[in-house]
Amino acid sequence: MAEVRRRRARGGVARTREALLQAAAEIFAERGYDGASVDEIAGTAGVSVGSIYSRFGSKRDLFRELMSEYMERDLARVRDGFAAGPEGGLRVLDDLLQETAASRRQTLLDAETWASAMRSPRLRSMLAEHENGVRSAAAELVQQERAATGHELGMPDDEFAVVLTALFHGLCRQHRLAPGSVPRGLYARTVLALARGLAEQPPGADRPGH
Amino acid sequence: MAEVRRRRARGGVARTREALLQAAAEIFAERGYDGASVDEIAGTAGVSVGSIYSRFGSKRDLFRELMSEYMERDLARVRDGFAAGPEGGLRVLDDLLQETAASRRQTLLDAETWASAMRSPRLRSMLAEHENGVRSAAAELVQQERAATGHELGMPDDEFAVVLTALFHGLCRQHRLAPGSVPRGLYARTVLALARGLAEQPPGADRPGH
DNA sequence: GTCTATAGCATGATAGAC
DNA sequence: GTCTATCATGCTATAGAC
Repeated sequence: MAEVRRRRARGGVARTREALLQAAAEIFAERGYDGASVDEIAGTAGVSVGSIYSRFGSKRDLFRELMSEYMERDLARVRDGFAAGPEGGLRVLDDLLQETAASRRQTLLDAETWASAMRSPRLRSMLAEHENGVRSAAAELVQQERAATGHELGMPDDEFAVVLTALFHGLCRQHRLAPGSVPRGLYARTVLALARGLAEQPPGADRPGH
Repeated sequence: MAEVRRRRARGGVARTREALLQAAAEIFAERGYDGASVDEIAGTAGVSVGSIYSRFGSKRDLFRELMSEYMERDLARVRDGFAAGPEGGLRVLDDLLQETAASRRQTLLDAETWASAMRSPRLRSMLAEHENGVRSAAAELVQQERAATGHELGMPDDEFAVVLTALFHGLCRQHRLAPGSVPRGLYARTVLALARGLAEQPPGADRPGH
């Protein structure tokens, strides 16, 4: 190996960095962090192994940089989506779910990020902060919606946001395992039904009458 | 290494197998499949590397066997829980969530299983069959509940079952990342509210009236 | 069936030319 | 900054004694 040069980006000054990050995304996703070799990453990017060490310092630092950029893009997208208001935000989330769940690379990187975060304090705090940002955006949206309609939710905003993100990740996982089992729109339908069910009943009561 | 002998099970005839499986669960969880070495697994079990190959054939076969036993136990537990009826089943699921989410080893193995399944057709079909069994049990429970109360759900049973398992796995992930964000009972509360919200509204209509 | 010892190979990282 | 060549290490798997 080390002679692969599959997709060398010509003429770029700092194009090496871009090519390495893209190759890293592909190889880390497909093989996992430990299964991925710097040799294959460099080969896929069309550069030499040495580039990784001169640009990023180490394999782990390359992975961290990849995760960092990925989280930044993800959070920006969620925020932009939510800026469209409650209705728009929900549709954007459903689209994001379909797109994320449909992408093998994205879902595998998601899982790898979580697993790596569980084993490294630094990655863990990075991921925790990112998910905190996503939940904050969701909670803020819920709060706006409640102020606009006057409906109480019957659940704290942050708990509702936790459920939103948990359902998102869970459906991604499920969709990857058995694509047919998660039809488009299921996420939005579920969230709307959940909001109705929460509004209908005060938190303390347990199924009276029915 | 290879001289560790931390927890050699004395006197057992086929106790080697048990010790190896337990050690494998610990090491595979903590380091991931590729990060785990047969040497450390054998050392933790208190046996030699050769034992792994005489008992299981290869590292991958050891992992498969571990996953197989784990899935079997998991499915049995879910079925037993659901046998207690709808109310009991929901509480059992909430307990199972708290226990699973609280176990670092269990959640890491869950993630490792999913990731490995994404990369190996054989493991993938094993996991898909397992989750299919869990969803079937859940769908059957929903069907019984509907027959008993006469309430329509407003969503196909299998889709509802998908949401149930997705929420379960998503909350596990979330709980591991930020334990305080998933209080006990959140799962049960969410599922009950979701069922209410689904029952209230026919599938086709979108937020009429109020 | 379980041990010790080792083969055979792939890996992450570095050195030094350019 | 990027290359090629190489080092040192760690790995899975096997051989052969018991």
